[in-house]
Amino acid sequence: MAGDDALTIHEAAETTGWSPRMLRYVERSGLVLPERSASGYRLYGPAELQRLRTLRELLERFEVGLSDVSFALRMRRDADLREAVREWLDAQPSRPEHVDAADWLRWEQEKHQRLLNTQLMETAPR
Amino acid sequence: MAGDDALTIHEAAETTGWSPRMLRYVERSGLVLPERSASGYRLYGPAELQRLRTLRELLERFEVGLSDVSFALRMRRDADLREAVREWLDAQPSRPEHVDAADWLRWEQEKHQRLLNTQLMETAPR
DNA sequence: CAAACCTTGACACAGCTCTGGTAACGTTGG
DNA sequence: CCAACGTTACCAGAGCTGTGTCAAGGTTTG
Repeated sequence: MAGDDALTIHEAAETTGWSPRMLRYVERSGLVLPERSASGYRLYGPAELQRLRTLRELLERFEVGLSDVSFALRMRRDADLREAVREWLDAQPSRPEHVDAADWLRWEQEKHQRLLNTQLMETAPR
Repeated sequence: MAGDDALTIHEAAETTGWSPRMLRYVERSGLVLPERSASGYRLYGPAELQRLRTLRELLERFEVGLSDVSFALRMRRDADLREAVREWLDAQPSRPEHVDAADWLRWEQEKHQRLLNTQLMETAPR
């Protein structure tokens, strides 16, 4: 299959920055589902590779998790859910500016900071 | 404050089905932010109470978590994030029906089943 | 003022998320 | 045939989610 442009899981891992383990996890999350060969091997085509790369960028840029994107996908597919969530959010009662994002934003930022800290400690333990 | 229609956290808890602890947690999640009295007491008005009740219904009906709704709220407020997620999902390459929701849906259902099981065991341990 | 609230902060704990392994077993290619 | 690679299933472990409880200290109200 030297001429084919579908990569196996290890090859796809190298060119996308995911680990093989994570490619399987991403698949189970429903976000990138590669074709399968007759014998069950995952086959990543150009489209899947691109999606995997942009997915990485999305997660890193906004500090969101796979589960968040999975939920967005679920909302995309489930009209009832999408509508219910939209209605609840639309009913932002009275002062949406009361939120001010003060406390909440600070909390979010601290969470991300904690994340960054642990990541830095892992990559530069000294 | 007998004539006022704002409830304290324990009163709000009783009429909404949340625990006081969870009301604070819901607040920190950014989903329902009650006013505060001069001395810092949380004051739940009719609007907040209604939002808390409908939030419960939303979570139970669709088996979603507070974090999911929080993410939806974050997308609602952050246009960049919303757009990035939308673009990634829009790029559903080729076969969106390939997904079929077969494996993925089964996985989701098993997750919910596990949740239900543990909940049942807790409420009816025998 | 004292009982009964409220507030924040911390400890605890089960279950889920995200990752990395390892094991047991099938597939591919030289 | 056999080394290299793929597959699923399971163990592991750190960190986050969702809850409960408790402590130390302010507030409200009879």
